[in-house]
Amino acid sequence: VARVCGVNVSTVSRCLNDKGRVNEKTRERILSAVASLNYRPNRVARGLVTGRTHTVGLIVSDIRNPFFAEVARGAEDAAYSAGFDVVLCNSDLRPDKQISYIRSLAEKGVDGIIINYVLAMTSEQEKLLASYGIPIVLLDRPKNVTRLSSVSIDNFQGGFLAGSFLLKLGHRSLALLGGPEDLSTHTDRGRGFLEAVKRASPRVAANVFRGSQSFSAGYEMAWKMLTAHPETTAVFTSNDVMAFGALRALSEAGKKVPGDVSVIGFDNLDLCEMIQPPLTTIERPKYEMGKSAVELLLELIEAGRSHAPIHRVSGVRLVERQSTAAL
Amino acid sequence: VARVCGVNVSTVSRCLNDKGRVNEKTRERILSAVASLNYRPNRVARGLVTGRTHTVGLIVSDIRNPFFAEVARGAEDAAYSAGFDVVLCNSDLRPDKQISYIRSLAEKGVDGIIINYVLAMTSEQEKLLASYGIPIVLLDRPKNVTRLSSVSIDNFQGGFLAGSFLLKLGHRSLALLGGPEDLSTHTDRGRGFLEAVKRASPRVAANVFRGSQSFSAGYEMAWKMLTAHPETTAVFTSNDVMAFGALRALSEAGKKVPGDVSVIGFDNLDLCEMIQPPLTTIERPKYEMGKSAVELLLELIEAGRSHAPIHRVSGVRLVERQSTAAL
DNA sequence: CTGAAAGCGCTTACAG
DNA sequence: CTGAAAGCGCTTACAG
Repeated sequence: VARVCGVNVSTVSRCLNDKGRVNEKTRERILSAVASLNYRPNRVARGLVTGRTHTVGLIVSDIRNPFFAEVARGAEDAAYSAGFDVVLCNSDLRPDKQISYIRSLAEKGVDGIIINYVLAMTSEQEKLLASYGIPIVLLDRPKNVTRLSSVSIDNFQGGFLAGSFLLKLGHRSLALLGGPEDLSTHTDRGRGFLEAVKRASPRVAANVFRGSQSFSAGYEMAWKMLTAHPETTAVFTSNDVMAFGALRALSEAGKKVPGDVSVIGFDNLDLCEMIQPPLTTIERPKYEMGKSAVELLLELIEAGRSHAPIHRVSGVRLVERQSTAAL
Repeated sequence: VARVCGVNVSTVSRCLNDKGRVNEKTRERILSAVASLNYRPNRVARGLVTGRTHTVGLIVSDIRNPFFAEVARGAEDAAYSAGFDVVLCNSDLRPDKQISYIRSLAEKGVDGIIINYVLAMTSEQEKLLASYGIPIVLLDRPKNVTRLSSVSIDNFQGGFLAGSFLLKLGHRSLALLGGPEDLSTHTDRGRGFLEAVKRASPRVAANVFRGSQSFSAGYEMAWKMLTAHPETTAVFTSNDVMAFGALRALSEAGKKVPGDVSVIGFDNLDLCEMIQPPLTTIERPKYEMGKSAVELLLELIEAGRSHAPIHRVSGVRLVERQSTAAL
């Protein structure tokens, strides 16, 4: 390689990595040779000896979910500034794909992994993850996690905020359109909402519906609600996309939003501002979560092997738009 | 490592990679040792000797753009089935970040790169890209590209389809809300639209507005159009997000869609179905483009160094929803 | 300040 | 069918 400029490879290495003293003149000679030869260091060889690849894995359920796109951008930006690359994996939350990705990432020597794991985790599963001996941070802290670090938000608090807000507006006939039972993110939001209702007054009713976390699930649950409880004046959906579905159903049913019924979602996706009416929602800091996840991961990597797990939880806040109104 | 089972590392290597004959018994011995020792091959060492990392880079402008999220998913799925990883990079279309990413990816030995490069490319820039000696496929074929492969769609045809459709509905006062002048994807769509208008009849007017490719640009251009040409009954925006902005402006102006004015977008994002009214648009196969981009890239990698560039262009089609109506 | 040597964990001809 | 050796392109003590 650049030894063609008269010195030993080790000197070149030291020069390029700023390790140890290097004579000014030989340094200049090396640098100019590097430039003229258009030399590109081989990072994989470097990785082999240093044991660091400056790469992290990001395993999400589906990047097409706008929430994860935001997270991914935050993560990638943070990684970029630290000189790290991020390899993107879509697991669809399927355990087999998750394992397969983790295994593959570990074999490729990534320095750490961020994974969106929301199902309750058995200590067995947790042990498996830990056994790879590579730093891991979880996005959204699942139930029962003790030895893995995580970056999450207070879902309960978010649901509570939504419920309190609707109550303050005077609503007394509420509905919760919730996500799947096994996703703690969704159930926590629902619990927070119901807790707000419970604390309010015994005369307040909140009917609960459950479904998947999609647009069509929101649409279908809204129709069920309309037929079972036509008196409902306010609904909370446990994510924005479900709220969009509910908005569609309400519009088809001839209900005005927010005139007849108020709707509040969760996530604060960009689309909330694009839709008609703009959606009131609970904001969770998506970009920051991604950023904070890689920052935490980098700290863990820096700290080396065994480090006590760290749990960071970001705040949520209500963003009021035009889909909600006083009764 | 697994030499603790009595044989030489080279035998283990051959066994695990199915190269050359291996005795049935020693194979079994090795396999069981691998299992019990929970051995994980080190891919970076492997990469160092084989020169293949089974990794591709994907450089997009911004993963938060739902179009690229779809593309990324298609790309990642295709990569996953082929045993490749994809590292995600967000360039914001900034030349410096693009170069920096390409350089970094090249140093890390990725086997190929997919890059979303839509600005017109000078032969100098093209030479620079080619100089990295690593297979590259472009997303959206820029002007003047000759030696780099690409995966794109017929933007002109898409615009033409949109224009023809509005004309067939009887509209005679049209408007084009176009994107930036320097993005060939947008200008081609505009040219196709105007060509359809030109061929129709001399009595048809189409007013042209230009802006960036965002929601707010669509919103602002729509307002300009409303004041300058209130007689307009049909508008084509060169992407969906701009159409969403236009929809908002029209709604604020008290115009009914599609009663007073028809709107047609471009991309067919998922959100088109969520918005009110659901948006008529030109579909481009996003997921398939991502998939096809990595497939093409893998072919290029397989073929080795110098391979004649290949250009694949996917078809577009009109998806009619409720934002358009006959005059 | 700089060389020479060993080694990172694999694969791959080359002999047996 | 299997070993022994060399080498992938770097970094890192270890001597000078």
